[in-house]
Amino acid sequence: MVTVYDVAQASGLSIASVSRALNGQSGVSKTTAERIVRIAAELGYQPNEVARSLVAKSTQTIALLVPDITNPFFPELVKGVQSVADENDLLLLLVDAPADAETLRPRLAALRRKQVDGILLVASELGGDMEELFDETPTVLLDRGHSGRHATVGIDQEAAGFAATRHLIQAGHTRIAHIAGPADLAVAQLRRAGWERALREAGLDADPSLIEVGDFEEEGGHRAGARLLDREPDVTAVFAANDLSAIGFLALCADRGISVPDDVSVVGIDGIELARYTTPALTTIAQPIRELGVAACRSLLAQIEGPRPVEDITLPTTLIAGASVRGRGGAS
Amino acid sequence: MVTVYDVAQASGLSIASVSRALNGQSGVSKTTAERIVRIAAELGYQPNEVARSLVAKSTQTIALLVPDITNPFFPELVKGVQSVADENDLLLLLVDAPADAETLRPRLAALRRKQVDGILLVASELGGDMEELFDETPTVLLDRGHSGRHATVGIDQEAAGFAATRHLIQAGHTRIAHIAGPADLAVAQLRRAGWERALREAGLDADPSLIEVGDFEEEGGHRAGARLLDREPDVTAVFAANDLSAIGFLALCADRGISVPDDVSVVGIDGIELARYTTPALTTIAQPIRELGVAACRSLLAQIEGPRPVEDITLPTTLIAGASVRGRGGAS
DNA sequence: GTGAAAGCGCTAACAG
DNA sequence: CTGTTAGCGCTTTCAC
Repeated sequence: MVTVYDVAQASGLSIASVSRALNGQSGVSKTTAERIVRIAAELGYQPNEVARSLVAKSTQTIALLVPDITNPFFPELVKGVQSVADENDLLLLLVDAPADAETLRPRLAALRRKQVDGILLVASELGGDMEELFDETPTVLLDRGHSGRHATVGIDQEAAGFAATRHLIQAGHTRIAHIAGPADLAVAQLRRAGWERALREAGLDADPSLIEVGDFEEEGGHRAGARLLDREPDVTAVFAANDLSAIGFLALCADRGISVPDDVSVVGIDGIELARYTTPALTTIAQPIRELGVAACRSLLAQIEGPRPVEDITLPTTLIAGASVRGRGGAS
Repeated sequence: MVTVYDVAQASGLSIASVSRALNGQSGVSKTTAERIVRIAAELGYQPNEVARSLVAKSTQTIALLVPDITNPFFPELVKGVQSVADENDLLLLLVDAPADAETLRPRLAALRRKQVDGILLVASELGGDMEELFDETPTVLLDRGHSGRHATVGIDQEAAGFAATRHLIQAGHTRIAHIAGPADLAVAQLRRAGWERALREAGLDADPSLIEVGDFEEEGGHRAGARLLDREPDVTAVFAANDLSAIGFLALCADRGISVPDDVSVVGIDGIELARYTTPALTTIAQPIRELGVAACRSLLAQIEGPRPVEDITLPTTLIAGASVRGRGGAS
């Protein structure tokens, strides 16, 4: 490995001058600086970032923890994060792991030891004692979670659930079922709460028997849908807690020869790219996914630069009208 | 930050003993070792991996470069890689960037400076001069690419294209179109070559006018499909270069009221999870995606441990019969 | 069994 | 403008 010493020797100068020249700092004559740079290039010198990090106390690396990179929502989020990481010459450490405390703890500890400059975390809960694990590291909670101690970026989950359900109500539906997300996830609870509120405000009954719990994935949506239709065959609309669940439900309908939207209308949440290519195209409450990633990364960078008051950023959602919702006599 | 010095001071021992005790090395009496460990825990000591890396000349970090994390194929691949990275306490640096030389060069240089222990690269071509950028770093080419100088993990792309087309032929189709991937990608060329060979061997004409070029994404599949059907309305089957393209094509068919598989049959390649939830479920030549990631990571680890002869691993594909192919009088 | 000291490759005072 | 010298936090000879 070529080091500053090699460059120094080859140029007959000291390592101090070499370092200065290579970092474009003042304190070297323009001519020698150029000579050093040239020689360094000839030697194929590449600075060792590890050594640099040790003295700079900054690794130019941030970490992103997601619960399931396989859910298309997260790759989009990654794109957003990457784009600003790239702009700032940061490298991105990706950790794909379930968001429970037991799994998270060792991962966060590893990142801390690794001296990452910041952490973007998609996780609902941080057991109290876990906070200390990355208390010294700037952190922003992305998409889920809330804590009061860390910055936060996301949408209003309850409002999203409300909007989805509201859309169905305005289309004239009155028996609106809900395929929920895992009961232990705050996001799932909030979206469900939005569903309940929308029904209540419309004077409809938020009958718990209209709920089946999925897993935020296709399979769960498919299964929950099956249980639901078996039990409540008269529902005319389904609000799925996320697009993947909705896609699973669409597949179920196709399996059973149930027409969407003629027999049953469907709305999801997320607005993943794929929702535009389902049959029929999925109507969904779209999150500004990349923007969330961008905002989160920017917020993190701000925190890294210097202490900032904890900020909570909430981005707006958009209703994307696909073809999975049909009016029933009523409005719309 | 708590360092070995703090622990040494608190325990009244030298940093050498502390280091030994903390790393479970011999050379410390069991009692003092235990005491040191206890004190370190009390102090909340966490070793600084950066410093450790500097002396160890190993960062316990590998990088994975993918061309588009948004293509569901890659998140699955990531899962595979992560699983073995996790087992070996390695951290994963994810770089999502187009695979062209200009974009890759600076990224590879950054990883080199960062002293990553190894690189998993999904990219077809490495301009000759680029090799040197990571010549010192163990590398395996994943999914695409071939080089002779680096280990390789993937499937037989040509055979996959052949198998997909063959399946259509055996179902009795004779006008089999192809929605190709970007012409500059080796994978795309190989899959297309497989299509040609299958047609030739069956005595059919591999008419170039049966080809439309997509982009390996839904949108490209949708558009290419539109151009194709406008020009060659009599095709009864389409082999899409990957599942995403196939999904785009399915959406197009739905748009135009063309029934799949009644009017046209469709086969893709990849076997992403989502292919099971399209309407109809997609018939596809499935890659063992996670296994590819696992194999690649293992191969990389072997290389990191010590120089290995360049190995090329080819994993088998499987035909997953969805409901997107229908026989036409002929066999099947 | 334990400690002193060197050094990983680099940056940053501090002197000339 | 240039060089010498300390470290950054850790591991690892080499003495004792």
